[in-house]
Amino acid sequence: MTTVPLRKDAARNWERIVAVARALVDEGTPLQLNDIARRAGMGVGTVYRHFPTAEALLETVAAPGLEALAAHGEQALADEDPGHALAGFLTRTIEAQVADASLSPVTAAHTDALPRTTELKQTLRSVGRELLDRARDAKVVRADLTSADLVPLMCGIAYAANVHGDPATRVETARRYLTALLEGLYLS
Amino acid sequence: MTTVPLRKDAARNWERIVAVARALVDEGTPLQLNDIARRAGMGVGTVYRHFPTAEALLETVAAPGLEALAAHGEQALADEDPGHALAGFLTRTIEAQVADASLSPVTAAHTDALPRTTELKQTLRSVGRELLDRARDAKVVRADLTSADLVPLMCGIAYAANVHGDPATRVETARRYLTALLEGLYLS
DNA sequence: AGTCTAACCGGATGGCTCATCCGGACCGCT
DNA sequence: AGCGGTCCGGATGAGCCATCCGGTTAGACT
Repeated sequence: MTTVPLRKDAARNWERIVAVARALVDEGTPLQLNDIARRAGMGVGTVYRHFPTAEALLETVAAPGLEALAAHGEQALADEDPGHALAGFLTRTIEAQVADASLSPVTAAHTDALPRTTELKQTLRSVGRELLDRARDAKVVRADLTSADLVPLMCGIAYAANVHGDPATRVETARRYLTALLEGLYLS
Repeated sequence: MTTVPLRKDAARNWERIVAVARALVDEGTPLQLNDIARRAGMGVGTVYRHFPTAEALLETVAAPGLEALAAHGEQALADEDPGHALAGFLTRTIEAQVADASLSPVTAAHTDALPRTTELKQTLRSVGRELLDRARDAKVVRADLTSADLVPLMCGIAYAANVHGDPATRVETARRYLTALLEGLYLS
């Protein structure tokens, strides 16, 4: 993992591109490399060399969020209470995906542009599987739930909260949906 | 609601376009009007006159499924058991959305190209609200669940099942997810 | 400091998809 | 058969994406 030094001007442009992309993501605008070049005041070629595709740029924007999520996941593994640990991890995952618009497309994608993204997603899946296994062994969650269901379900919740409802109450909505999923819509 | 007679050749082309679109939807190919014209062996203008946009065509393809769903919804209203009625309606909704790829984009969309689509979606929302209200009054479902949450949650489940997992077990997966949502992931 | 090389910059450019528009053909009715 | 109105369909232009290459500049080495 030797990071190539990168020339000073190139580094400056890289930062600038990511910053512009971050702003666009925050305001919900889809990333178009040609447009980003214009906004950043540089040539199209510059943008395309740093980020061969819009996905690569999006993943770069999303990286810090994914790193934070992974870090929190590692901490959750230290939690004694299996049910609490899993719920906390899932809550954090949902909140992050809803608060940061760059995350859900990346987590939902089947293929990644950047190797680092694949690593991070792999880590998150591992943590989720570990937490779920513990919770299942402790008989806190239903037995028919496998680790393969975790990602789809989380993406589904995030999708539900993102696509509908105004952005203002979005995080609150997502939390409610997760609670509903965890506890069940039906009272038993 | 007077249907314009439509000339014979025009009607033939209309049918053909919808048939081709249906086939494309079934195999998961996104609808491109230009491409459809080629496959149907007719000019682009013909397709665009019948369907000004790809959404209009998709909604036409989805219409029968929506009609069936609405019809079933009306029946569900006759069910005595509020919990059973709601669960049945939701199950049917999910199964349809997963089995017919034309439905989820239409139900998830905020704006409709065809007035009839808006009507049908409105009907479905009304039925869902009615069923939910009854179930809530009967204390079978959690009180913090409003009718506005129904569509997002259903879309989320369908999304989760559609985006991930192979198409073969898709319906089964969707059913599992719905059950999980209804009963809750956590055992209480 | 001077020079050299490799990397970087950036706009001109071609391919591609989308949607429109209008001249010509065709249908249905008298 | 003739005619009005509708329909057909390809040619066409606009917009977006991604590439490529001549000119420039940063950094290493002497």
